[in-house]
Amino acid sequence: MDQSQLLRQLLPVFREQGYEGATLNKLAAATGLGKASLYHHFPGGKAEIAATLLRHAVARLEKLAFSRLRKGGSATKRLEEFVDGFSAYTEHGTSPCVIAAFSQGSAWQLHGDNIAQQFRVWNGLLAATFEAAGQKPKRAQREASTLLGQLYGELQLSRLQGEPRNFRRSIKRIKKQLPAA
Amino acid sequence: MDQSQLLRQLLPVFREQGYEGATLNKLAAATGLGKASLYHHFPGGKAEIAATLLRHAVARLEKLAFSRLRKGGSATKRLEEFVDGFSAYTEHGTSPCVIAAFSQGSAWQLHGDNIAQQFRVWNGLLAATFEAAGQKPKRAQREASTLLGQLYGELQLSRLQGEPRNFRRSIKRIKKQLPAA
DNA sequence: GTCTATAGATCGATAGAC
DNA sequence: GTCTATCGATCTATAGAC
Repeated sequence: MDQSQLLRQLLPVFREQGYEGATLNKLAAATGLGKASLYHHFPGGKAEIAATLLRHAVARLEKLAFSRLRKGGSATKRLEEFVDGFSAYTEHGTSPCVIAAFSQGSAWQLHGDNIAQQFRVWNGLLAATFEAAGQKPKRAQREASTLLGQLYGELQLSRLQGEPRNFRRSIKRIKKQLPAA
Repeated sequence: MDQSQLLRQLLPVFREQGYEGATLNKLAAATGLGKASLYHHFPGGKAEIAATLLRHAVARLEKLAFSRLRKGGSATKRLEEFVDGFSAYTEHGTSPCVIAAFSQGSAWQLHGDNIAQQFRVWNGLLAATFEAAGQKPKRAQREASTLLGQLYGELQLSRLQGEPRNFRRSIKRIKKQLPAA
């Protein structure tokens, strides 16, 4: 069994159940393996699986969304691609963010500081892009965290309301409100 | 021990640990009682405690925030008071919403449908208020879910970034963007 | 109403055969 | 590399004394 395929099967369990809810029985069932076999691939057990998935999720969100802000093209174009990338990362609002799912319990105690630092870096990158789009530093800061908040808000709301269809519409609206090119 | 004081001590455990992370040991420790004593106050055990807290949280969010939309005054004024009420509900961004904390694992399986229905009702009430502020139905719907999304987004982001100071500023900004009176 | 003690199930993790 | 079997800890919940 290939490790990246294994991780793909393990991820949804943590995403939907949270860290404490993702028991080894559920994780093993999701992979089709026995519990003991998971320890061959992840000797550190559940904690190592979670840490690996968190690392991969950060890398994936970086690659699909935030890395676009560092590419060429106009700042507006980069911001649009960032928003589209975030939408892709969440499967267009149908799939919760496992990083956010780790904001509770022992996962947050273990990884909260790292996650917070990562988000501050990302927010800074986003603010720099708003500056490149012509906004003054203070306003760029505000718009950056507003945009990030909107994205996570729509993601959470689409789950709380049980209506993921709204997410795609919100993405369109959010892109329209970006600074003009 | 008074039940409402008991609930006040139990709530933060579920808010920060989630449903699965809130063990009876932690719940008992938060109240100063022994585990067995909790079963005197809540014969249904952990599930009953959680269901009671969820009911109370919905009632509290209704009272502090959404009920303001049904009061007198201009639609803009009502929307402003709604936003302030939501801010108060979250202790100005420092305290996660337990309803949202139940969007994982067995709590979501048990209460997800009820929560989703409640949010759709609330969203409808919010949209009606935007209509009263002069917006056409489709736009009012959009603005309603945008506003709710912004509030939950800023709440989540203030936790993910570890910077609850931003929340108060965001509330100010959100209020400024409401339809003019 | 609160406690100690404990039952019975499930947890994360390990041993060892194949 | 995957399995069965099992360990010790922890979980939710209950029994029964005070």
